[in-house]
Amino acid sequence: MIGVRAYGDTMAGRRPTLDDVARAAGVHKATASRALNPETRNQVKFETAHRITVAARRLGYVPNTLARGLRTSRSTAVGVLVPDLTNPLFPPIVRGIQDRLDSHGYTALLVNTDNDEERERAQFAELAARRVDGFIVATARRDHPLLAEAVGRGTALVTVNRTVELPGTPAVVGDDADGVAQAVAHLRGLGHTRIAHLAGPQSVSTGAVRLRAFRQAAGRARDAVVECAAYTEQAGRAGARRLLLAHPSTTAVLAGNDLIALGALAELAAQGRSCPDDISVVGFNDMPFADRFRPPLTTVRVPHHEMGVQAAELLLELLTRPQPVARTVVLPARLVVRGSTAPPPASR
Amino acid sequence: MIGVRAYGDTMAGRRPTLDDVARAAGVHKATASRALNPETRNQVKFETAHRITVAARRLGYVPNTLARGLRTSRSTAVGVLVPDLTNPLFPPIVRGIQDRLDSHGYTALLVNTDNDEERERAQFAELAARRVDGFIVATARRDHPLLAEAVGRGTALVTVNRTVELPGTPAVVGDDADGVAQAVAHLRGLGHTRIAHLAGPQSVSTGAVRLRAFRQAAGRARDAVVECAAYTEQAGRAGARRLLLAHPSTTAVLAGNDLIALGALAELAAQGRSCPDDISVVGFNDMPFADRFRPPLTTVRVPHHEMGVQAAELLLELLTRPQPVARTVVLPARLVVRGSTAPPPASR
DNA sequence: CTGAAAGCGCTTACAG
DNA sequence: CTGAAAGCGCTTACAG
Repeated sequence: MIGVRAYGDTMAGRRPTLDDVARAAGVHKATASRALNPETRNQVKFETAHRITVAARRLGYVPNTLARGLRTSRSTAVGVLVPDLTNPLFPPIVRGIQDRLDSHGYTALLVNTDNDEERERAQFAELAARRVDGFIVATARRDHPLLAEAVGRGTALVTVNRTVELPGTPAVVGDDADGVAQAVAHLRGLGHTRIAHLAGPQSVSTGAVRLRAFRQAAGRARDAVVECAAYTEQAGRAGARRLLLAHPSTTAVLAGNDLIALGALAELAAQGRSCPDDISVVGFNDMPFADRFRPPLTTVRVPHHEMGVQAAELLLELLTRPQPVARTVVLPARLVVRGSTAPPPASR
Repeated sequence: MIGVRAYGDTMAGRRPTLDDVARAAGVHKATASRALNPETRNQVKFETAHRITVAARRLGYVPNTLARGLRTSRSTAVGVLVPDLTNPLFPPIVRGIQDRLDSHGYTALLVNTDNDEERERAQFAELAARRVDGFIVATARRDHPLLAEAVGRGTALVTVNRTVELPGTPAVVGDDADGVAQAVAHLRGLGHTRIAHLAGPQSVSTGAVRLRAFRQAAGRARDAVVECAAYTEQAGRAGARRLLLAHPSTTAVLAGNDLIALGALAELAAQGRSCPDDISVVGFNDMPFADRFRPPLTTVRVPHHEMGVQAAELLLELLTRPQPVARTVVLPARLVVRGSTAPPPASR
């Protein structure tokens, strides 16, 4: 290609290399390397190291992480797979990941899969080409061939928010079962007896776990359940329509997540039913600004930033510990009661 | 270090290299390189190329982008600086950037600065160490020494959403002035005469441009202005408090952005003033779910995803065109009228 | 404590 | 059309 400008070549000339620094300090580049690396700095005489450091600063030396990675077979980069960054659930998780990774000198390579298996494969291959040291996966389905292959190859991988059904794969999740139990107890406490669940997709662990927990909490009685095709407003609205058709006397809905709840709210409004006067709605996740919605959403809060932090932590362990122990970290969930829940119409 | 596992070393053995592929196909690795690179594939005999491709697939060969980058001095990676990914303004911009970058084989390295100058410098250095080919900057202040230095060094850099006062720095921005004009015209049309502006920080181009446009649109009459310390709910609430103290008869507020508007809404509620009955509020950006707020927010929509796309496009041009032309792309803004604006109390 | 050498996995003039 | 060689910028056993 012609006329291609890379970061390195500026009018000021090329970037200084380790060899430049070494020459400026009158030493061999091997010595300069040792002096500039905190872990080997003690291998060189204090005075020499100092001289090298000064030269490096004076020249504006910036080490080349790519070259180092090539030599050491470690990129200190981590691939992060999310369905879609614009889903408000993910930014806090990603920030948690970045914050922890940063403090260890690692960088996240963030990629959106849009719930598209082919796209996910392409993105995964791209990350592999960039030689990421491991993966943090927020796109896991319960049955996930791509992840199974990767784990089979010995790839370092942890899932976050969701799990994959592969024994020994570390994961960080919220305590969904407990969150669901709190939500159902809250509705029961308000007097609701006809509680329905707008379940998330059952191909995904969160959808399955929350549904199971709902069935358990609701008991045999009247556990109306409709599965939504996706964790989206649109799917939530469609699910709500089906639900209200099949079970018109429902007085409370536990939604698979906040977006589904938002969809349900929209459908209720369209049908002229009031929330919470006619029907109560509970969400899941406590997405940003859920308290500013109309009505303010009662929902189950999961500590998303902390989930990201813990996921990064698990992966870092996998990468640096001799005998890493695969474990699942479960973070507490807490019901946040706001304006979208109230006693059922009959009891008021 | 001991026990460190890199992506490459799995129980299945090390990853195949180009040399492995070449050997499997019975050719020299230079030939394999040419065959596998679309741009040089025509330099090798069709049959040979085919044989090499097959061998590569069979071995599960994944090219090493780091090694290639070291050789070519191009990482095909781009640094992206945002203040904070959890600010709802940024995910759509970042996705736009990623979407465009992806389709050109580039990857975004995303970094949060938290509006902290020192942190920004550290992150910037980290990106430089990873030899990004250029930067897309959403953190620009009007006076921004770090960016000035980088541009001075010849670094490829474009700003998005905001501009830096450095001649010749490409930028993608929304048409803020027009957006403000539309908002003020809307309020005027409703009968408001006492319109105030909760301005964003004046150290940032958007804050300055919107304020200037407000002054121009509002004319000399009663242009009450309070500058908020940041684009946050908290700063918006504090600003609203000061504003209502100094100008209690205000009937409409144009907020510097949606978060400031949200802060103003909170302060109004706390003071027992109703929006829009007592005071109208207009936001800026049309952040996700602004239509679900209480009240649904009248606001100026800026095409954030498209801003990201265009910013990536500009940077790509900078990186691949022989004689790139620095230009500023201005994207249209459009007022979206919802429930937070109404005629002033007197006129009803 | 420091240096000389090899090599990580590629690409690309240069020959043939 | 293909090969042999050099080199991108580092790190790290191995000598001394």
